[in-house]
Amino acid sequence: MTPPRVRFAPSPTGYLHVGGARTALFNWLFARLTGGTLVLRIEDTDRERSTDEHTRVILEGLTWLGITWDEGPLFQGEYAARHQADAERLLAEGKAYRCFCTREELDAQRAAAEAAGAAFRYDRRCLRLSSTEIEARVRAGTPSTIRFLLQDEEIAWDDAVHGRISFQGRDLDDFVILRSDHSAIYNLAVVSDDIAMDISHVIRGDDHISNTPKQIALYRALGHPLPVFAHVPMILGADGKKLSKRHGATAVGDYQEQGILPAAMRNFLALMGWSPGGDREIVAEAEMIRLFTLEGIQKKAAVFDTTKLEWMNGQYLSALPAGELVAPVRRQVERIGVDPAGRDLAPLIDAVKARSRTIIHVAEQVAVRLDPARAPLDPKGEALIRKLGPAFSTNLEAAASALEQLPADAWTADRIVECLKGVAEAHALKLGDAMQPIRVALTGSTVSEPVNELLAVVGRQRAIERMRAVARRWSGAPSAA
RNA sequence: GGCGCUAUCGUCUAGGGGACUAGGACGGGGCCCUCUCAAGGCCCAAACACGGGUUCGAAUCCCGUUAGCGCUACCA
Repeated sequence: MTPPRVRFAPSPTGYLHVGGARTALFNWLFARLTGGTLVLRIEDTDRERSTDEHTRVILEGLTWLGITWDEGPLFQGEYAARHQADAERLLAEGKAYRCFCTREELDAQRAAAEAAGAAFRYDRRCLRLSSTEIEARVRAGTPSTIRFLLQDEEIAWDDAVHGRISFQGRDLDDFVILRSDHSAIYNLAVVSDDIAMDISHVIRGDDHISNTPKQIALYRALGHPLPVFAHVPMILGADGKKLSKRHGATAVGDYQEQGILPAAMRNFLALMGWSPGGDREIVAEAEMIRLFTLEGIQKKAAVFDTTKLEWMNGQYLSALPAGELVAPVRRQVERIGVDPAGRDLAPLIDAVKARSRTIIHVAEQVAVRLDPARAPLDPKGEALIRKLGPAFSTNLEAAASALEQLPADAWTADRIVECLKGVAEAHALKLGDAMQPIRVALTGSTVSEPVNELLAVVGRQRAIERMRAVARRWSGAPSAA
């Protein structure tokens, strides 16, 4: 058995959509599982809307996700001559015919059919033209398209995910395959390319199911055996509608920007419409490839749930060694406007990553630990200051004085917690009343990693100075009571 | 309207005639842990769209209904 050849064929008319990315992922998984070849083909035949910028972003998105292709990128626009030749061959063999109807005439026919409550189907008026008439019009330079002559027969296939799907030729239209400017229409271009590129498995979104009978008719007319078709379900927004801009972030790049890890995104996408079986959730790349089957793909559309994506990202974040996060976190920290100078960010990342769901979130916390003065006081922090009243400052001052007794070489989480417990005991304070003011002083919030770790990571001098400054700031503050 | 696809907790899903008192995960609620918040552990609430068949037995097979979605271009 020769290894399969699959393709991912985005059109560069927009960014890499999560649905497209998922389709690419399934093609990739299948190719890697079977030792097959993944061809990347950019379908740029819509000159109006295709841009190089979109192509670049799509390639970048795939690369970011770790989806590698074996051939390409190939550009469909470069095969215009073959498309045209295929259309003309069909025309010569009587499997297609010239149509001189203008857009306006067609629109009028469509409107009339709709008014009559009937389904519009092209009435083949141009099929009845005599050959002399056709020649005359062609000679006169009258623009024409080429329409495929659809046979009234059953068109069915065994879809790898849906099972048998069947259409009747009479329900389909004699569709245009070549425009009047001699460029190919999607269905022809796809079939012509898939044949030329020897594609064995067509794995694509199930919004293409209704194109498939037309394409099968083309395969038959061109005398080529059919590939295996696998139509994967769509990805919907939270409202059950096709995912679109108004649902917020739909481009892969959006998630990259929001601080989602590529491995998490890939894992999450794989689980949209496919299941490795059993209770698996976090699935490593190798495992994913090993377990992948087309039959394991769901028939039902899936709703894109960013909450679960973030949870999954948190899982990957916790599991990833801090060292691997240093570079992306540093970039974000700088973007926030904090200079990490010569600091090793790894320990700071380690302190906060278990509590984070995105890289952005990690970076925000790291930035505050680098420069506590920049932490805004949040409502919880304010509430604590009010609740403790004057004790907020006195407890903070007491802790600062005790911590100051710790020599620089003893500034470790273990020694710090020991010291702080001593402070609480000496002043008869609840541990929380000793700890929380420190947390608020250094982060502006009552939420963070354990206070001793926080202090260790902020650094002795910086921490003590900040604690003193905050203590002074609130020393005269009246309590809410 | 026509054609097609689909239907298990709010969401992602397991299941493929008896193992189902329908399992897991996210999210929600509670408890434990604890200096806070996460993480982690334990527990709770939460679904087979509806109606007919087939069968000793149906979430699972068949038919219908309903609903949702897709396509219905000289877009892809």
